[in-house]
Order: sequence, then structure tokens, then C-alpha cells
Amino acid sequence: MSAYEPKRIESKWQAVWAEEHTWEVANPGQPGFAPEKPKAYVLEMLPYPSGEPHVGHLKCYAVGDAIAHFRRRHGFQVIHPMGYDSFGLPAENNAIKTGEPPRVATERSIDSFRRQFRSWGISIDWSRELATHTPEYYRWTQWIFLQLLENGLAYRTQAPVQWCPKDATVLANEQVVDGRCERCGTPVVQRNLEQWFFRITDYADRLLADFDSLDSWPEHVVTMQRNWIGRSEGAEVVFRCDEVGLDFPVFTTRPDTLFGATFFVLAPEHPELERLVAGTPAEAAVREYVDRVGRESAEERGAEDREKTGVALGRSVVNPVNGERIPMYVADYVLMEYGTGAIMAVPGHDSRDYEFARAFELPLSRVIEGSDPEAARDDDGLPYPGDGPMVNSGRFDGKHNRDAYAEIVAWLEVEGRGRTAVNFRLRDWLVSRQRYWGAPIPVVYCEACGAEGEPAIVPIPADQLPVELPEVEDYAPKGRSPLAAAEDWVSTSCPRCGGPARRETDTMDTFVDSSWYFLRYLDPGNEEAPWDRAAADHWFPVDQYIGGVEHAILHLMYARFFTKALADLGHIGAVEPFANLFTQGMITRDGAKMSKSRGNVVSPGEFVERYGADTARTYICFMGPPERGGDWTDEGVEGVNRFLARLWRLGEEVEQRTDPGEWEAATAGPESRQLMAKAHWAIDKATRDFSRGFQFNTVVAAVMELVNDCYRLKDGLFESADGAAALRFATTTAASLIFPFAPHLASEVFERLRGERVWEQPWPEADPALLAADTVTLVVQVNGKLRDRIEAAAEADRDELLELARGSEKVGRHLDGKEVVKEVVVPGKLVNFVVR
RNA sequence: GCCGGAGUGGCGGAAUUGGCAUACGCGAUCGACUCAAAAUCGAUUGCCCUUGCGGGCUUGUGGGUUCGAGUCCCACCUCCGGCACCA
Repeated sequence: MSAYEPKRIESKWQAVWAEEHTWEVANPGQPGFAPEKPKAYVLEMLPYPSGEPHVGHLKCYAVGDAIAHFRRRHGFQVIHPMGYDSFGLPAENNAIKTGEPPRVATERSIDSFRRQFRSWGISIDWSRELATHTPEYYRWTQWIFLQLLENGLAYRTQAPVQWCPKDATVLANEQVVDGRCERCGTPVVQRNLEQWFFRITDYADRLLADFDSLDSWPEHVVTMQRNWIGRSEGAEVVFRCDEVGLDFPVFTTRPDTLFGATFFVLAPEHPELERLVAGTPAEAAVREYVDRVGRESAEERGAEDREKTGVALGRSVVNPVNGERIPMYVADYVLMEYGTGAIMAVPGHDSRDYEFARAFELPLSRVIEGSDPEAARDDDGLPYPGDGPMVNSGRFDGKHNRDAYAEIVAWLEVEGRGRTAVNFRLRDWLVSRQRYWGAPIPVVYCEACGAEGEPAIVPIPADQLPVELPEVEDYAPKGRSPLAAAEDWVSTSCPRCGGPARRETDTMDTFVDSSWYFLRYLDPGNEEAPWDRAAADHWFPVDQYIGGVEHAILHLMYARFFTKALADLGHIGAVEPFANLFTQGMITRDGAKMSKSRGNVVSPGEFVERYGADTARTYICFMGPPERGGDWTDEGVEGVNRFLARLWRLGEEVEQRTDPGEWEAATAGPESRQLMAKAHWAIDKATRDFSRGFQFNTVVAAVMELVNDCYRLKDGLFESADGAAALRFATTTAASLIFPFAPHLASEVFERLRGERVWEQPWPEADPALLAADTVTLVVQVNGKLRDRIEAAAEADRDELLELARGSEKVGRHLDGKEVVKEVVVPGKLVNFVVR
């Protein structure tokens, strides 16, 4: 008998799959397309190729591949492609350090990723491979940009934006975490810059509403996106400043507290501040305050428990509900990017306004009664955020605030001083980056086509795409894109008038690249269009998407937005890209995230070299439910490796000691029947757990049990023809069920015993006749306590079971001298005597 | 503070509809094989009392519902993740 040598069988089967293009699928209308099969689009998030793949990649693709195999063997035509998110900052930062062009380092990483993915035996359709940094791909990224631009969904404007000083580029709101750059951790600062945006806010309501169609998405991902989008219903109310003749609209979710407004606050970035204080005694102090705030990082400004600061403007506005004049302030607790950048302050019912009022000794006013004295910070029970009858509110006094809410808004509307309004936390997506390694934004600026001294933005015609990324000498960012130094490239002619024009030098956020790659896979070689509509209509949307939860907001929300926009523009049918989403948990080691500095990194390359891909994949799936994290232990790996070797040896022994063809109907003897029943139990268990939220750990456990039973029973079974047949059946079944996790070993064992290719076989079906046991273990309880277990006929009725239970000596001991007040019988399961 | 998720042996974890708690794996102990070791095969392994038979206890804590609760309800504790001056 030969030992289990993973390297040998893994390279053998990988060669077969590569040579025969086993996992490739054709598009509708092409040769090889199977119109009779239902389709399944199984997709894992594409990797950012940097260095070598890590254990997180291995987990993602192991899980996705198991799903793809399971679907194939259920008769689906599965499209399962792979690509690389190959634009991005790490390659560029490396270039700044070493001078090596990003393209060279990136393509080296891609080679290494591709090699490893092949060595893992993942069933990928390599004919659809793509990389987002290639002109063949980003040509269409640019095309989509132009589609958005033409349809008013992309625009350029000046706005306060987040700037990362270290990476020397602007960032989208989503890429700022706790006031720091998501990528490098540097505190970001605000700058007022002209930038490109995508109008994702137009889709805010639909991004929320369409969650209804995504019922298999993990709840926490949906919650995170909901929070991020942050829809609030309320009212816009206009306060007028007579002194300068300006209207100041505010957004409030509490129009019922309007009568309690005692002051008014503007954000330091508010555009009308200058006009309000110019030439007044407050001017110097306000200017100093605004400057000070402007120098602070977002992190400092957003710090917890920060003292309220601000400056009085010496101006006032009129409260539209009661005509009261209230003083205006500037304070940094009001944010320019939310609402209108101005608020009415109701210190009696809002804790932030309360803190400011305390600090500046401003008056409080209660307009809603009823309080929870425990929660209040004040003797008057203020601030009070809850509901109750209204007071100090003119003709609304005595009304419940919830009822008054709509009446106040309706009244304001009649007066022309307000209206209902919905406000979102979500901002438009800032997509321009002052960096090199990304898709160039395909527009030029033309003086001749412009007007009033402003150059016109002229899009590059689609047939002249791609706007290729030029080679440059110096990748270092200098506050503008390194592309600005490529004078030959920047200086061009206007596609509209033919006169001199200058190219846009910013590139696109790499999240743009990954917001549509799942569509390009459907028709990756198409040179006429980003995809063929018929191919997209057939394959799209993705049926099962798999990836890390760290993309819960950014990537998943952007991709949803793109899909909706592209559907609106008539390019695809579906409005949601990912019908089902599975987020895998993170693998740790010694309870901590793997990192070079901790020295606890498991390298998949070295690991697969030593143990084989089958062990790596099966172990990852056995660690625990894949949506949860898991701690990697070397002992656990050994256990799984031992199990696979055990299956291997079983296969060898069965092959040598039994004859082919013996695997049919083998239930003559009691032991062979027992093993057949176990095999069918494993089929049933594996199938159910696979379908029930991908519980791979218990699927693997079921196959382990089957193999254990084979070992327990095999010495006796080899003696008889029916026993040998049962062993053949059980062993091939174990191979068949483990195939989604250990495809190489499974293919080898299956081929040896059956002469067939396991992936071409349908997933096994459990025989109900063998699932149903003849006898069951009857549990007998007295007062709910387990007293005995008795073998009983499966179909025994209530009276028979009771009689059987009473007959037990162990049970009788606990019934002696007691009065049985109740008998509970669950047929096929248990009897419980309640005694007194 | 708000919103999610989770607490089960020495460890990772299982328990599908309220019905045998601890499947499977790891670790540990013992045995077989071996000159020996490794590998392999087999047995035992929640905790406490007991020589044994047997008995008691046990799913973060405290209560409740039920013949019966890891599972349902109430209160609380701890840990993890997300959001947080969002008007």
C-alpha cells in the first residue's frame, strides 16, 4: 500500500483540469453552452494582488469553490471566474520607495497569485481572467465614467473634502475611519478643493428600499449600510436674519421643539459667515475661531467628550413659529457636511445644544412635559429628549408632541417658512485621486470651448478610449497627480474643437474599478462593448457572492450603486448585483490577527507545499462555521491531514481487496446494512448542512464519522460479498461528499474505485428507506431526569412504549412507592413519567 | 451612548421543530504492533462523591414558563464587531 502523497495527486488532477478546460463555461449562443442547465454565478471578491496570497484569501476561495462544486453537481452551469483588483496605492508607494514601476511589481504579484490559486485546485474559469490595471479593462471603466458624466451622475465641483497628508490625495468619506485615513492611519484634514463626484445620493432611497430583495444578506451588513446611508425624516425650517437680509434654512428631526429654540448655530465652514460678520466687532474673533478649527484634524474635532466651543456673531435670526429673535453663533459641533450646515438649537431637548447653552450661559426653555428624572442632568429634568404634552408653545400647548409635529410642519409650509424634508448622512462619492496608479479620468479641459474664462470639460469620445496611463519617471505625489508632470501627455488637442487642451490629471478611486468587474467577467474579450447584453442578461446577477465583512460598506455599496445606475441607463436588467451574500470570518492565530510583527503568519504557499491543498482547504472548512472567525492551530491541521490520509488508505485497501462493480445494493448482512445506513445518513446530513448556511464544519464531521465506521466494520465486511459491496459504496460516498473541500484526493479515490470522474457525477441522494431506522433508542425519564435507554421498534405505539418503559428495572427503582400523575410519550423518542 | 453578534469540557466546536447536552476534531491516559521510537490500529476521557453498583451536578449569572429549557420569556454580567457632536 502506498502512502498519501498530496503533491503527486494534486498536480495530476490540476493538470487534467487545465488541459481539459474543465471549469470553463461558454456564453449563450457559443459552442459548449448548455441551454438546458440552470445557471449559477458564484463569485468571490477579487483580490488586490500584493506579494503573495494570505490565509484570508485561501479561506474565501476555499469556501467559494466548495459552493461552486456543490452547485455544479446539482446540475447548474456554474460561472466561477477570477481577476485582480490591480490598481492601487500599495504598488505605487512601493514604486516611490524602490523606483520600480507599479506595473512591474503588480504583474509579478498577479503571477504569484495565479500560480497559487492553481496550486489550490480552485475550479476557476481561467478563460475569463481579468486585471483592472490593463488598458483592455480600464478602457471600459472610463467608458462607464463617461456614461455617468453624460447622464448627470458624475460632476466636478468645489467642496470641503478630506485630504490625507501622507498619501497626498483626497479620500471618499467612506475611506475616513475615526478621522484617519483608512489606508495609512494618518489623521486627515479638510480642504476646499475642486473634485470629481458620483451622485450616489440620488440612489440613497433605492439603496435602502432594495434591501427588501436581499433577504439572505447578513443582517449586520445590511444594518451597517443602513446606518451609513443614515436616512432621517424631519423638516426644513427657514430662519431669517433681517440684519443682513439672508434666509438660513435648517434641517431638524424635531420640528415639534421649534418653540424651544433659544439660539442658532452655523458651522465654521458656512459660506455666509463672512458676510454676517464683515466689518462688525465680532469679525476678528470669528475669523480666529474659524482658522483654529480649520487647522484641526477631523480626529481632533470629532473627539469624544470634547468641550463645546464657539463664538457669538452679534447677529440674530427670527424664529418663524413665534417671531422670537435668537442670537447666532458659530461652533464646531455643527458640521457643514450634514444638513444645511446650520441648526436651530433647542437646549431644553437636545443634549448637545444643552452643553453649549451651559458653556455659554444661554437660556433654556422647556416645551415638552414629562421627564425621566433619572436621565436628566438638571433639576428641571432637562435636557429631555422624550415625548409628552407640549408647553410654552403657543396654540400647540397641551397637544402631544407627536401630534403637533405634523401640524407645525403643515403650518410652516403654508407660511412658506418650511416643509417636510428627508436628509441623508450619505455624501456623494468623491472619486478623483491625485495619484498615479489608477484609471485616468477621460476628459480634457479646453479654453476655446469654454466660456467666461472657465475652460470647458470635454469628454473623450468613447471610440477614442482608452486614455492610456502614460509612463512617468517620478511617482511621488506632490499635492497633484504625478501625471501632471507628463507634459507630453497632458498637453493634447480638444476632441470637440481640435484646439489645444489639457488632460485631467487625476485618476479614479480604485473602488470604481471593482464596482463593475463582475459584469466584465461575463464577456471579458469583448472589444466593442463592456459586455454583451445577452450574456449579461443570462448570467447576471451574481447568485452567491463571498468575501470579507470589511467590505460591508465601501465596495458593496458602490457596486450596488453602479448596478442601479447601469440598469437605469439601459445596459443591464438587474438592479442588485449580489442576490446572496456570504461574509467569511477572519482567521487568527494564537487569538490574534496574523501579522509579520507578531510572527504568527501562516503562509499558504509553504503550507500547501508541506501538507497539500486538500488539507489546507478541508481544515479551513472544518475549523468552525465559515462566517465566524477561527483560530488556526497546527494540531488541528494535523488532525484533518490524518483524516484525509485515513480516507486515502481506506480507498487503497478497498480497491485491493474488493472487485469493481460490487458497489451496488449491498444490504444483505446486518453489518453491511448498518454501514449502508451510515453512508446514507452522511449523504443526508452533508446535503442539508451544505444548504443550510454553508455549515461546512459539520459536513466534514459527517464524512469523518462515515470513514470511522468503515474502519470499525471493515475487517468483518471484507469477508462477504455484500460486505465488500457496502465498503465500496461507503468509501466512494465519502470521497464524493468530501470532493467540494478536497477535490484532488476525492477525484483520485473515486476514479480508482469507480473508474469515473467525481465532478461529472451528480451529488448523491440519500435513500429514504435506508435513512429510516428499524429500531430507535427510547429515552425514559422520571420527572424529566434520564433513567434508562431502551431499544424499541420504530413503529411502536404509545401503549407499547409505556409498557416497555415500565419494564425497565432502572426506571422501576424510581417509580417504586410513588404515584405516577402524568405520562408523557413522544413516539420514536421518549417517555417521561411525572411522579409525586 | 446607540445598533448588531456571541458566551457550551483542558482547547476548536456540535446539538435541525422545546425532547439522549458535549457529535466531529485536538489534547490527554492506557493497550496492540515494534528490539525501540515514530507512524498506524484500538479503548477510555465533562465535573464531583463512590472500591464497585450507583448517585449528584453541569451550557456566563439570577429568576420565570413547561412533564421537559443550551434552545422560549424577563433582568443582569462579560467579550467581540459596527456607528457615534448626523441636528
